[in-house]
Amino acid sequence: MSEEMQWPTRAAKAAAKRAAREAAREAARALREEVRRAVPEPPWWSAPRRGGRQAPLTRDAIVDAAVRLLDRGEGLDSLSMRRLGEELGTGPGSLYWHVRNKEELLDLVFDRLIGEQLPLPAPKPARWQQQVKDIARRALDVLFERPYIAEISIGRFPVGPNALEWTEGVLAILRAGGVPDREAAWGVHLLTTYFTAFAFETQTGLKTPEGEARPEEILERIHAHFHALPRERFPNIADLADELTRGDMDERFEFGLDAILAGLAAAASAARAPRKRPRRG
Amino acid sequence: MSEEMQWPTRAAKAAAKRAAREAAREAARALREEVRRAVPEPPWWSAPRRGGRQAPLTRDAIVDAAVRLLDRGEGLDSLSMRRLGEELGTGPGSLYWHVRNKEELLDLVFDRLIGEQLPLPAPKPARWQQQVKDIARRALDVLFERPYIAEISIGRFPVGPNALEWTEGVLAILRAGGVPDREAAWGVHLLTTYFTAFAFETQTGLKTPEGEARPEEILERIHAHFHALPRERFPNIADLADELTRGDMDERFEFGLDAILAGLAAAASAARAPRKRPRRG
DNA sequence: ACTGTGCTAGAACACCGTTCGAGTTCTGAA
DNA sequence: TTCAGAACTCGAACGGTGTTCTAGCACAGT
Repeated sequence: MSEEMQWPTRAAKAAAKRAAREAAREAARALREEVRRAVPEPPWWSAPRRGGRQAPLTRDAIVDAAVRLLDRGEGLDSLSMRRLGEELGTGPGSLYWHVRNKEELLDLVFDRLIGEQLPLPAPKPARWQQQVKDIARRALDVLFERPYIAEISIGRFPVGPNALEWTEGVLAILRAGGVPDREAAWGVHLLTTYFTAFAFETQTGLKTPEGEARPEEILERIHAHFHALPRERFPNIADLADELTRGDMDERFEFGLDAILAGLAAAASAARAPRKRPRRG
Repeated sequence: MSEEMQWPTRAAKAAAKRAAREAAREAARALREEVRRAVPEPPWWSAPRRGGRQAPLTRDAIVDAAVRLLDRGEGLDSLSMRRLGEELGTGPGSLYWHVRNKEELLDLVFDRLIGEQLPLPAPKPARWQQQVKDIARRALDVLFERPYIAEISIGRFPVGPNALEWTEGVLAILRAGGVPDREAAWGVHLLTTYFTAFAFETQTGLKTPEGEARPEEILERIHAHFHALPRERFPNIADLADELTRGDMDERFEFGLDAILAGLAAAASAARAPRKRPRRG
């Protein structure tokens, strides 16, 4: 019970301790280095064990390397513990001292990227809807830029410190705009689900049985398939083949975003003027 | 170019051919069986090669077994080519004659389940909104019953025959209700994305670093974590901890569903009475 | 009776996440 | 300064994954 509640403070304390320790170690290493330069070792002595690695293994360094790996490669599959170990000049097993799991590593990567990429404006009640839209658009930009984030995010309740800060900020904006509590809470979830799923479905994860292909190619193929469908059986799909597979992503995104915001705004105004059950009128 | 456009007809032809072939083989087998029963073989002869398997390996039989496996186990991980082979009394390699890929297998499973589980009503223009809601609720029911479907569906453009029929039906309902073309096309996508992502996020895929856990447990833990947060830094999350983690799923689902439908309805009425640019007024 | 096609079995390949034990290095107290 | 214990690294190994390949069997058509 108290175990899992401790982890942020535990992590903070551990981080402080680790930082101090590392500074001391760095000083010691500098001294040793100097000595070694002054008095050469016999050449048959083995080279220092950690030949290739510059930075020592740290939680942060591991997350750094993971992000580097993901940015370089394509898709979440680019990140494996083995490759990550290689990137850091060590084996996969060594990582498990600093990170419980691959799952936990992904948690950390996710939170790191939220913190770096998703700053939040202070709530300005008058234009809260515009603010929310801006936030969602910004999020979608990030998700299109780094599609793997959608893959990490999609089944993950955001509980890291940066994610919490972000959630807190969005909640503040919604409530400042007059959205009642329940709807504000649901709204945050709805928004994040929306832009994550949107990015995932249109960009990240378009699976197809025939190997690698860019999303546009897949959609183009589907478009051709829709066009070739027998019109008497699939009149609507045939008619709307273009709209189904080709529509401008920004417009499409905006369509759903508007709907969500309209829903939130309706809840806000219903709360402001609660006359006679506005529902099921 | 013509390669990939052929696949539906190719599949259809292949299916017909295979069916005919199989019928013939079945007849032959029956005859052989009869002969064998009449004239007993010497007991030292080896048993027929395919000892354990009753049904011959077929695309359909494979999909059957895959669904069986997924229903029995929990999560998409329950389905591996090895286990599937075992279920069918053979090795994993044999499956690849009938199925190009695991990806393709999942395509087939997905489409099979759509066909079985998602019948569609004929469009009744007067109550199109109600119809759409019913469809979405039905879909969510199915997704909650078989959570792995969400996992399969989430990055997959539905192009199988049953999926097409479903899409066609929903499009028909929307257009019959007066929703203009673009919005109808986007609406189908929006709806499927919504209920799939909703099911996935609340039921299927809640990942957590600490091993297996039911969704409710995870949410309960998060709830405790939110309650323990410093109130001066996270006032909104602390206030809304309940709403963020505990809300009744049906109500929550309805909230987003209403928003989507309101958006579609707005598009429909705007198209019906197109006075003076209803947007950005 | 023979040949070629359809299909299967099973080993093998190259990965994957994770665990474990032995070994090293470092820290802090005696 | 010494020394026990903690912190950390390393490498091999385990049991799993999707997929490919080759040899071979069973059967249909000639």
